Amino acid sequence: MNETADDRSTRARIRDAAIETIGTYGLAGTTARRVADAAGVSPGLVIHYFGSMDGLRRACDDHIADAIRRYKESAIAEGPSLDLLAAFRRAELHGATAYLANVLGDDSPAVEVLVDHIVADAEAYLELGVETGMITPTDDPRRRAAVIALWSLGALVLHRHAERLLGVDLTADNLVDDPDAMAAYAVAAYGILGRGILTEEFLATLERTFDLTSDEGDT
Amino acid sequence: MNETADDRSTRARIRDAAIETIGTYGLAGTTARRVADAAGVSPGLVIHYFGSMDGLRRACDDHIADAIRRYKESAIAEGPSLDLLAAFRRAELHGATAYLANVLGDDSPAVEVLVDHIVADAEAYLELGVETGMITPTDDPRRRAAVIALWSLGALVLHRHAERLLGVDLTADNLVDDPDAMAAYAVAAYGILGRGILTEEFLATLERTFDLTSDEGDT
DNA sequence: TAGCCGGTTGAACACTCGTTTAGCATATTG
DNA sequence: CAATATGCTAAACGAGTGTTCAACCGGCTA
Repeated sequence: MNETADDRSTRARIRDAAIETIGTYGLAGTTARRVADAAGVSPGLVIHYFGSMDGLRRACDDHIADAIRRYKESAIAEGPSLDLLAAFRRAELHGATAYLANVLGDDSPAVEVLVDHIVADAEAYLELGVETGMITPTDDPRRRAAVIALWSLGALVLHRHAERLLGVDLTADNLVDDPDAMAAYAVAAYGILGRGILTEEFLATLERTFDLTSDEGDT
Repeated sequence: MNETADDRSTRARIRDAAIETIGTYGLAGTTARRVADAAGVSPGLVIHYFGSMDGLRRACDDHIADAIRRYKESAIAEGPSLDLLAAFRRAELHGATAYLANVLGDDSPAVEVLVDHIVADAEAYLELGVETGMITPTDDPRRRAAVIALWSLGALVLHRHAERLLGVDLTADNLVDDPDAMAAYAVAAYGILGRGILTEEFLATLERTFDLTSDEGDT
C-alpha cells in the first residue's frame, strides 16, 4: 500500500471534491473553479482528467452507483432494512446522501438507473417483508414500491424543508445513529405507513370512486 | 374591460412567460433572454420591469402565492380535498404545478412560506377529516401533516421519475380530469395511505423499538 | 404642426462560465 | 549530469450570462 494506491489519486480527490461540492452547493452551484478549489488543484486539471464538466458529473454518478452496488453486495446477508436509503447512509462514502438529494431533481441517465435500482430494491424488500409476515400484501407490488420510493426520495430532495418543518437533516450520513433526530421523522412516517390514515368507512367510498369501471359523469 | 386591464400588461406577460419558462426548462435553464423571447420582448425590458432576474423570480413566487391564496378563499366552501395540490392544479393559472415542481428544490423565502401554508392546509384538512370520521386520529397531527405534505411535494419534484415509473405526469394542470392517468398513482398512493403497509405483528415490534425511553445499546 | 413622454429596443458592458494551451517544476531515467 | 517524461499551473479565449444605457418610436398634448 505505498504510492501505488489506485484511489486517493489526484483524479479521485477531484472526483470526491466534486461529490462533496454538489452535495453542499447543488448542481448549479458547482463550477469547475469551485471543485478545483475544494480539491486544491487548478481548474484546468479538472478538465484534463475528466474531459469536461459533464464527464466529471458522469464520473461522480458512476462512483456513487459503484459504491452503492459494492455496499449492497456485502449487506445482503444482513437482511432487508426499512430505510430505502440505508445503503447511501451507511456506505463508506461520505456525502452520498447529500449528493443524491441534490442530483435527483435534474435528470441524468445514471441517476435514472440509480432510481430504478432503488425501486427494484424496495420492491424486493417489500416482497421479502410480505413473505416474512411484516408487510401486508398488495395487488400491484411494483407500483406500491415505486410510490414509496418516490415519497422517500422526494422527502430527501426536500431535505431543507424537512429540516425546517421537522428538525431532521435527512441528508446526514449517520442519521440512523441519532435516534432522537431520526425519531422526529420516522415515528410520523411509520405512523402513516403503519396502519394508514383513512377510516374503513371512508375507504369503502374511495374504492367505489376509483373502481375499474370508469363511469365518467360526476367528479 | 378595455385597455385599462390591470393584468395582461406587458409586465404581466413577461411574468407569465417566466413562470411558464421555469416550469418547462427549470430554474437554471431560465435566462433573461429566453424569458424575453417567450414574452416577445427584448431582454432589457425584463430587467426594466423587475429590476433584476432575482426580482423577476420574486414576482413569480408572489404571483403564484397570490393565485393560490385567491383560489383557496373561493374554494373553502367546497370542503377539503384529498389532493394537497388541488389548489395548484385547478387554479386558473396554467403551469402553476410545473412551476412549483421546478422551484421546490431550490430555496427561496416565498417558497418556504408557500410550503408552510401547504402544510398548514394539510393539517387543517386532516383535522377536518378526523372530525368527520374519514381520517384516523394521531398523536402528532402537525408532524403527520408535514410528512404527508413532504411526500406529496417530493413526488411532484420527482415528476420525471414518476412519469417513467408510473406513467403519470404529476405536473399536468388537469390531472384530476384524467382519471385513467391519475389512477395509476392515486390507487397505489391510497393503497398505502389507506390501511398502511405494516402488519399488526410487526407494528408491535416497531413501537417497542421507537419507544420514548431511549435506551441506547443495541441498534 | 411641434414638442413631449412613456414604452421599448438593440447594442454594449462587465463578469463568469467551461475549456484550451503553452510552459513550468519535479522526478525519473540513461 | 543531461535528457526526458509527467503532473500540474497560470493565463488566456470564446460563449453566455445579467445588466446598463443611449436612442428610437408611438401616441398624446399644446
